[in-house]
Amino acid sequence: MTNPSPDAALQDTLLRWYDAHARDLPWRRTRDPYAVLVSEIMLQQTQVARVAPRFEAWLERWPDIHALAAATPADVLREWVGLGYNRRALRLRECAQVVARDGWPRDAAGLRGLPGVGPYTAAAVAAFAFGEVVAAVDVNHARVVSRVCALGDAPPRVLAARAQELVPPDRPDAWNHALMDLGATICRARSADCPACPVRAACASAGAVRFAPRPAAGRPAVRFEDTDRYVRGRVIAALAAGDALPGDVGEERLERALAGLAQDGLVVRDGREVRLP
DNA sequence: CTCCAGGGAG
DNA sequence: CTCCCCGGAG
Repeated sequence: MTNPSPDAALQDTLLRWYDAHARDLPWRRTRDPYAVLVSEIMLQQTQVARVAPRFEAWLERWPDIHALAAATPADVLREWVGLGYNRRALRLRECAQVVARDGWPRDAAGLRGLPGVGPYTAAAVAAFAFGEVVAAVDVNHARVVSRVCALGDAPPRVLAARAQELVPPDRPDAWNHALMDLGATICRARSADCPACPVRAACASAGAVRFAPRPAAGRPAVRFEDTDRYVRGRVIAALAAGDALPGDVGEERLERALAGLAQDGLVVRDGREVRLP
């Protein structure tokens, strides 16, 4: 290899950095597709620090896909409470039932068909559990590639294609983790420590990173406690704990929350009774 | 107050 | 495309 391509140099540099600085996370110690799927669903819009303990508790309670497939919706919701976005728990259980019946899809395209599994999660499970050479492009991954390759406002399809080109065929799992770590610790959304970045020499934006603007500080900015999400969360938490429905949120708001929760299959309404599914 | 490993319905 | 879903740490 007398004349390595720029991409190869980038890959080598970042993987070397990852080998030395990788965050030690519970789901990185396994290639069990079930454990990987559990972690990826939990990590959807939810921070690493908050997922870690819940991930380990979940695997202790339901060690494999068949155990989870046999659980009731109420069981998984009770275990999920506090993680947020409770519909994820139901989708994860549905995944377990599909896989218990049909087996694991072979690749990212197949995984994409599982409930609650979108482009990112499908690619992540494929790369981390099956070693498929695919880019799992979450916000961190997208931001880093966009900056390193100077893609600016390029359409998502262009970014996805470039991200896919960059995946080193021999270490797709480490590559995806490395980009997430770099985006989480150095190449942040609102700040970038370019001098400390391992790939600064190969980065088109080094020292000149353009940061995304604040999400428009205007607008009423409603308090979280005034949102339907808040009431929905309170209802699920109450039912999971065996408590009465929250009585301090107002009849109209409670009814609206219950209707939405029932629509999403998160509660069952039996006349005046409300319970977990 | 902001920040954060997405997915899905309309 | 827009909007909705959740919660805790810093």
